[in-house]
Amino acid sequence: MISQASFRTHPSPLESGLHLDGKRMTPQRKKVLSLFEEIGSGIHLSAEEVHSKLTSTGDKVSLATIYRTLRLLVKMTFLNELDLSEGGNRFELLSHDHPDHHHLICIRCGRTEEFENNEVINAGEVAAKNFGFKLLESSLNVRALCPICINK
Amino acid sequence: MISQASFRTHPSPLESGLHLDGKRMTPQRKKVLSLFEEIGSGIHLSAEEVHSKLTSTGDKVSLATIYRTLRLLVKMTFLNELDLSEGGNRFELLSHDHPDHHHLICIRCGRTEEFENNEVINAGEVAAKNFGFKLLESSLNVRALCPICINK
DNA sequence: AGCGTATTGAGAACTGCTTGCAACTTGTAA
DNA sequence: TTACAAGTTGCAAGCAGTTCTCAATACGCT
Ligand SMILES: [Mn+2]
Ligand SMILES: [Mn+2]
Ligand SMILES: [Zn+2]
Ligand SMILES: [Zn+2]
Repeated sequence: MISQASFRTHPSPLESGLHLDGKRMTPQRKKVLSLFEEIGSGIHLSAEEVHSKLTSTGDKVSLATIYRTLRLLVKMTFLNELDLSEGGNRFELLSHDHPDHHHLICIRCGRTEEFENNEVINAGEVAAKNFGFKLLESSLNVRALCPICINK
Repeated sequence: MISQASFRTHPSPLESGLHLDGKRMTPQRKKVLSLFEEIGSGIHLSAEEVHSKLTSTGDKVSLATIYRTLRLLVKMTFLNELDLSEGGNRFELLSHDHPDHHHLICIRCGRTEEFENNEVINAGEVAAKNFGFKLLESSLNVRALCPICINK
């Protein structure tokens, strides 16, 4: 006879992170993070987009919960929040081999490309140090027109 | 006898720029630009702040007109618009000896410092070129805590 | 299984900003 | 000067994105 109790699955990083803090694992939280994990890094989704991707597969999650969950996942450092200043803010999986990248945005069609640059990271550190500030985060946004949008 | 018609004052850059384009000079437009000119460069005001500074001196300007005027002055390159991503957007006088600077923002109290860095400008140009984009503008925002806000 | 507390959904509320429209200015041409 | 077409303003309504309120529900510890 097989014991049911013997199947105690390993808690995910999400679940253990939540429990450390008196917070709870919920299907909604799992679905939001899974969406980002399945879609991979380098994709920048708005709250609305997360919502419609989840509800289009039959799941029911309210938009308010999406916003709450995104905020939580950012605080837990699973996600990164971007202010690309066209429409609402966007969220991406925080990948640890790709941590401090910057964004090139086509202001016409929204196409977004990523790039890394150590001089930029350094410039932020130097500026903070010179003024005695404690650096939290620095981001370079390059607003531009993509090849397709240039001649239109 | 002194002729009244002989006093034709030189049109300001604002006035001539407007007239080139079939637009008109109005007291509201003059007041908004004058406010920025009097206050000097390096100051970053929100639309609400512009509005309350103007109305506090007895002038009557509607907030809608402030927004419309700020947009116009940005298009005419008298002002620069900043998205420092705390609260609303901010505006500053576009000074020609200080054109491409970046911002260090205390996310607690809003204190904002400016700095220049050519590597950053260059990074934006290189990124745009590499992807075949036409660069419009690039801005580095450094989010941090100022000395006063660090230990609180 | 039971219970205290965290979380959710639904909608109201809020913030920053834009727009429609009628009344009012402005620049220009007689 | 005056007349007038076209640009501008103020007000209020509208809008997009996000947060909040609160009753109902789900989680997870014992
Ligand atoms: Mn990215
Ligand atoms: Mn500045
Ligand atoms: Zn494009
Ligand atoms: Zn501060």
